[in-house]
Amino acid sequence: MKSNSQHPTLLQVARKAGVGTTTVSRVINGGDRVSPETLAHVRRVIETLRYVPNLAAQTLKGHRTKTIGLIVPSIADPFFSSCAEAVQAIARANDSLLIVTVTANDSRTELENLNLLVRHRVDGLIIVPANSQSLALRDFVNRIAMPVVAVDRPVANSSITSVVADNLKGAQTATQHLIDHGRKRVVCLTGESTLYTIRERMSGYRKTIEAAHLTPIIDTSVKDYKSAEYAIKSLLDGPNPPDAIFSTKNSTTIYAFEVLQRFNISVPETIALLGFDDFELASTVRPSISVIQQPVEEIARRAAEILFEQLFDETKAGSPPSAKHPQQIRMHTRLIQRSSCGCVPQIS
Amino acid sequence: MKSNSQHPTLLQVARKAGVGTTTVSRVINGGDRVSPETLAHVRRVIETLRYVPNLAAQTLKGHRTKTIGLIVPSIADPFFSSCAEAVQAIARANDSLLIVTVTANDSRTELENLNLLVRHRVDGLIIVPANSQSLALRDFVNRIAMPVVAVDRPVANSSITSVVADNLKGAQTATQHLIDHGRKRVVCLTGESTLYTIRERMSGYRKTIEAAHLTPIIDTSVKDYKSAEYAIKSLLDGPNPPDAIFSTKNSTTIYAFEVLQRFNISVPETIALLGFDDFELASTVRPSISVIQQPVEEIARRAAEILFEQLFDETKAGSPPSAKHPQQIRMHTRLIQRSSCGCVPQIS
DNA sequence: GTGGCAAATGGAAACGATACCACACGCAAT
DNA sequence: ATTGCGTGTGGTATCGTTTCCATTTGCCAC
Repeated sequence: MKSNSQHPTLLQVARKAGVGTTTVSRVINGGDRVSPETLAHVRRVIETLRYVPNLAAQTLKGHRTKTIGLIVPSIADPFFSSCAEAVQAIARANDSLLIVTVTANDSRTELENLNLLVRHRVDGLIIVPANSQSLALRDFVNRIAMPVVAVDRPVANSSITSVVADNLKGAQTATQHLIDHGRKRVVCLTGESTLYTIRERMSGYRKTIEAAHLTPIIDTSVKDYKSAEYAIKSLLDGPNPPDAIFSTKNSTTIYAFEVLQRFNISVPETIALLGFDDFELASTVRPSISVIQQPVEEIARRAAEILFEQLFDETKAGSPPSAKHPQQIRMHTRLIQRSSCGCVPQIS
Repeated sequence: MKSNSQHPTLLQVARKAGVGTTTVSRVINGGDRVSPETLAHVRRVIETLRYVPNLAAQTLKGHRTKTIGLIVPSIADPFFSSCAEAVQAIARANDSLLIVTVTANDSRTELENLNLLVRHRVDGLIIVPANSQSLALRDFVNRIAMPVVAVDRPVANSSITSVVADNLKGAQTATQHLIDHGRKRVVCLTGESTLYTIRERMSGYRKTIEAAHLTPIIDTSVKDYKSAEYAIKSLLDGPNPPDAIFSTKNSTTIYAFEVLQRFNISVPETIALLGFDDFELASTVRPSISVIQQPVEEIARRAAEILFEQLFDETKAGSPPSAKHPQQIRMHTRLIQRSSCGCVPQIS
């Protein structure tokens, strides 16, 4: 009638085994400094009682929670779910569990999540900032007493390490590729203009276009199929219809693709299409869609590894706590040539 | 030099505020039985010190961890990432965080995860069993002292609630639909035959085919593009080439689609294609692919809701602990008619 | 004026683990 | 024989909260 938590405690194990609590503690922590017989015996009792150490109690004695937090805009988004999977793997390899929270790119929700995770005393944090420029976020991560690594987007004016794709160079490669294959009127389609990644990509596009002495044409209104239809129609009906589309993100690429298909515009003959960020069926649709691919798993894995390194040399203090890693790590993107960009595909 | 954890403690707050620890505790727990002035004052001190209660200590005093666990085969898989997103939302609505672990459908890994989560004393557990028949899993969940709900696949011979799609009926609907539209040689393609969901779908197919006095043709060898090519080639070269394909899962559907496309077989005229489980670009490819759609989010949401209900009336014990929910909840699937199954599509 | 009650508050014992310290051996070196 | 050390062991304070139980106060009714 007094079994409070269903779980036996270390003390109960000690009593049943006829040893002290210290000994049991030693056994569950590897069994150093315990005689082989005692070790075996205690282990048997633990087995019998189905004793499972209480992490809360261990944590309270000044140890890690063996938990890291991941804050993403969405889990359902393939990009972030791939991130989550990679981070989870690294966490597990470091004997930690992963708590995932989602922000929907909302700064308020983000702050809430941050607070919750601090309350849970996660050992470290990986975050995809809802807004790279947020002052509240910057302040929070600057004063927070745990390692934080940003992914996909940096946190402006903070000292935290970030791991991102080289969006600028990726967009430059994409745009240059289109130009090199004879396109003169390359338009940049997007549905966003506030997100860090998108801005970088737009900036890369613009730089390349201008370096080639062409005119940048940017349409930021493509948010769904309808708006894509309208945007492309307007462009086609204009004085100088485009001969290539550079799309800054996945969903935009797909909308553009659908519209071109619906309008019976031959791709890549009349209009070439090149998107940023790969997706599962890009190679299956006809024509297959060329894209700039980001090394998603690698980005996430790298971020997680850095986090655990920081965690590790925080433990054995003394060493310089930071300045070990560069502040921003840019990972190379890759141009995947398929049919839609107007050159012989290398791989199907 | 003695700041151990960077975080101020409740005691420090109490001292600074000139009150007892009890009062501070009351304040952070809602502020009942505290005078308005004291309340305001303590709150101010908490703010100043940036005090954040230590969940480990709270947990130790017999409270919930405010954490639930989710065990899935993979996070990157769209089906499970949608589940995760839905579960996360419900968890958050119940003031809890979500710990996600992945099994890769491996029973050993699953057991490990289970143990880890128990160690962390999660309040409850949602699991997509790697193997519905696993005895180790059944034993574990039967003796475990926390609410567990299974998703997508049940745990055989256990008393735990499960929420799954009605795979049997879904497959029957699909098969019947093909038959109703004049198909005589419907083949069932799959790359699995051990998974609960797949077996149910195969079983639904078989039942319907037999009820129509046709011959079931099942090929379980479709694991990638190559094997799909081989399987379909064999079928086409056989004595009675099929006029319809029912595919039991996403990836199989896509492989089959690619092969048919490569072979220049007209879909749905020559061969109709109907898959189980919807995917993002199913409506974008040409021809668009008809599928049986499962209410993913709803399944996950329902499971999470049930979990929290169990958690709730576990708190206010006394009431019958179980038998409140049926053991297995089957959610309706829906046939999404697009072009590939040979009838007028209802929605694009 | 005094007993009684409610509201506001604080002291201190838990919760379950860890780790500092102490202690009891057995054995080699002095 | 005494010292010294290493090994195996246990007692107990401690981590940061909550909560049981006191205690203090003001106020009303008798």
